[in-house]
Amino acid sequence: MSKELAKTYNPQGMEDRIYQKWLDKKYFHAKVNPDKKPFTIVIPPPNVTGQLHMGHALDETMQDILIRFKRMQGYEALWQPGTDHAAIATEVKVIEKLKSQGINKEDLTREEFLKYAWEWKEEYGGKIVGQLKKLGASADWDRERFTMDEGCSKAVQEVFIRLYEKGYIYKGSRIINWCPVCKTSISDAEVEHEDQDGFFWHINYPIVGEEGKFVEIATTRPETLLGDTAVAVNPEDERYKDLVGKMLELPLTGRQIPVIADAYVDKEFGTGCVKITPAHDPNDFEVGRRHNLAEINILNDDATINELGGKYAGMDRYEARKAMVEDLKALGLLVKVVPHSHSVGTHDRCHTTVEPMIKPQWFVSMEEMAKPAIAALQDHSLEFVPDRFGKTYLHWLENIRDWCISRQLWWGHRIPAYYCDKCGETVVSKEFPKICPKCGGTHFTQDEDTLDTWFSSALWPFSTLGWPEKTPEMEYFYPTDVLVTGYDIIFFWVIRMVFSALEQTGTVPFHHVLIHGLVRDALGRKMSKSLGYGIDPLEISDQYGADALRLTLMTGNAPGNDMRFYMERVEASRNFANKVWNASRFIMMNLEKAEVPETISLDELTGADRWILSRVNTLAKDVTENLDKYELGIAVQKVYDFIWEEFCDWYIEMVKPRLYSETDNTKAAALWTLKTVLTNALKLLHPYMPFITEEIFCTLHPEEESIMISDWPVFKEEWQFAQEEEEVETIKEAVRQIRNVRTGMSVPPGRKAHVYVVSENEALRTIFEHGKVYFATLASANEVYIQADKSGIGEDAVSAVIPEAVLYIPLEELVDVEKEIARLKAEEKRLTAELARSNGMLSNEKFISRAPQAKIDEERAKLEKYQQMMEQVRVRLAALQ
RNA sequence: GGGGUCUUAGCUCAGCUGGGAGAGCAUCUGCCUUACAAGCAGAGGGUCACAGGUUCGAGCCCUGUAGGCCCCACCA
Repeated sequence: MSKELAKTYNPQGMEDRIYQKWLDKKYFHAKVNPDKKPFTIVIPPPNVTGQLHMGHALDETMQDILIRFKRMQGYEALWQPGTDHAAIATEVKVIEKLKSQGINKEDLTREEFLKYAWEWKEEYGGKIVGQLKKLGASADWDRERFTMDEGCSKAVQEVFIRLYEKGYIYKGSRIINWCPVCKTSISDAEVEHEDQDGFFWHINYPIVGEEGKFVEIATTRPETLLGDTAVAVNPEDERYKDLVGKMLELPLTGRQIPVIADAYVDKEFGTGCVKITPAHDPNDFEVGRRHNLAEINILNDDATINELGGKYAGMDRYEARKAMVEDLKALGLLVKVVPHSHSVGTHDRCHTTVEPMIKPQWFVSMEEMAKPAIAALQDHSLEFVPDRFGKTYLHWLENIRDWCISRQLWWGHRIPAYYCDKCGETVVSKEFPKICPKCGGTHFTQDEDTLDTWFSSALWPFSTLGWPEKTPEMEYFYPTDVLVTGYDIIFFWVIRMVFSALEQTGTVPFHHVLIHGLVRDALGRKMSKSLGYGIDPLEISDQYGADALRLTLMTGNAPGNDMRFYMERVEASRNFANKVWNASRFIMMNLEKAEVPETISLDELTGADRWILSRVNTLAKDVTENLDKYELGIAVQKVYDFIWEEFCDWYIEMVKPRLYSETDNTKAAALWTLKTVLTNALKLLHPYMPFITEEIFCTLHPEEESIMISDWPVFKEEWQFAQEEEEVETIKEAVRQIRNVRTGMSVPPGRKAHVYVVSENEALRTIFEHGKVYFATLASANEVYIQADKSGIGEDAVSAVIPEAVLYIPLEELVDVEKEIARLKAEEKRLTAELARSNGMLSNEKFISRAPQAKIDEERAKLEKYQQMMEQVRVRLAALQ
């Protein structure tokens, strides 16, 4: 053995070293390789503004596990990485940074600003990538992409033009959500609804020509009164039938507005009269269009009242509200103010209350494109894991509205639309147009707006592979296999990728969507840096190792569910890493002392060897099945339990006497088994804990280059030993019983004792004969006698009954007869209950007639077992009393 | 208003297609046994929210109730 493991597990230093080796060896690089089947994942591109948080760490770990698993299985596994330009988020950050340097965006030209933005991207964009690497991400960094790089920009342009030419993209003046702080339109998906306590202001609008008569309306936003162009009532509303068609005097404005009838109005709600402000409310907008009402915009882009607001012009919307309420009160038109809780739309980025406004914007018409996306889920070419998220997806698509894609930002893909300076004709094209097809004009101005950041990320699964070019990568790696992401961006991203891919490439972009939940803090709060309770994954990684962090994120959590992250869990994971480390160290120490055969005949293995080999064989099968079903948490739990309990606590302990013996002729078999089982277990663990498994594997196998390119363990028929599994279970149960009895009698561990195993069954005696060696180390036995009857055993021996035998441990002076009787009585009670249950089931005619035969047989076997045990317990009791 | 989800040991959570309730942490007892005290051995602790139903059999399937969380939604 050329190398040795360090005395203690210390991830610091080790992980960086190993990662660098992987990079140098280009293991992460995937090539088009017709000899292999491809397996592809595209990373949800983190924002260039981003700092890695626990959510990324979870997302990244899950993808890395799947990629490493498939790579070991022999797939050409591509994990396509990259980053997102994150239009608004980045622009806001750049503006902030400039402000701190005393520079205002308003004072810059577009080109100047973009220069700063790109500088920002260069400076911070690589940061998050570096952080992903720290966690072990085996992404193909040679293929790293950026949503605004040349290729992705080309794809964006291509899609825009195609959709425009197809009539799916249009420009129109419609009501959109406006953020007065970011000063841009945002899509419906970006609006977060918050319930806020507000008021209902009841206001009287005087009826023209009817002195002293009013129409009472109720509003939550009195300032919008300035833009009212009608009051609506329900056409069926008897109360107001006569009002329809009359004119009202709009207070504070001197304007007159009509009373109209529209079915939109709910008779039961409020006063049954609704003020209609088409320019500042989506519903009113619709009503207004139906009735040809004027649309009066009363707001500036920063949500101050504009020049149409008369004396209120220049006031902030809330200031104006206050002033107007005062004025209405003074005029005696304010009827009452009623507290009212209602939902307010806010911008998800800055939480400013959005203002509905009419603006010329670009939209994607969704109706037609939603259809194939819905069909894809229904025909299972697209599946969510867990599948309940498919419902969320469907519901959104079935109620989809047109997508506002233009943003009044500079950072992003500029809309490829040009307007003729002479006639205003719109030309959408890749290049700056030369001649206006309508008037022959030669001067054009490009649209000032950029595209929603999600417009480009919607193309990510194929734009990163070279689309629209027919690249070999597109041919080979596309469509991708699985997308891993949080449930919070199904609407923003997943859905838009699906319909974009179906429209542009004719296929789903991925077959499965693996959804995970949010990582919360120990108290269940959303981790938030601004609120001071975020935990930095990198700090955890530095302190405990990326392996421990990754394991923590993958255990005790079901797909799609939120999880809590706290330090005790990380420590438990780190402890497991330490366990793996030390077990490996122990095994290698022993391997060093003796010659280990490369291969061995299975005939040379002892029962224990066969048992653990069989167990790791089954484990490989189970884990593979779980991983194939994306049950990542269940899979790793099995590996964890196997390594710690079966392998370390049982097998290694069982094998020690053979290792320490100079003469044992099964020593080579033991060493071979230790090495083989450890190797397989390490491989199964590798996707989860890549660093520690690599370090141990390479030390254990100096001839191998890396565990990450080794073969994934597959189930082998010849490694299946059902008989030995059963036998070892019997031995384990006997050992547990002896330990239990000894503890119950407070026997110090140093005190060795004889053990008598009594069974009339010869076959069983043979099993114990084989297993007797383990009683010494595992159960503090010095002599073990296997016999058919009780001869030679004194009545002062403590006993324990297991299904296969009765165990006697003579403890002479330590035996407390009272205690012993109490123990046996407890056992008798337990068995009585078991017998009742078993008898109950078997005497149930319906059970016998309807349950599967296997179940019935199983139950009969149990009954028999309990009966035998009960008999033995009673014999013991009778002897003692 | 619609939909989803949760309620399992003191805490945080697993429990895959229905077939005798699990883990980690915490608690108690005993051990520094030459891989590991970041460890070993043992123990205690649950009417699986409640009420019905389906079934030979329900933590798991169905219905309802209570409470928590989340998402969607144009009721001014």
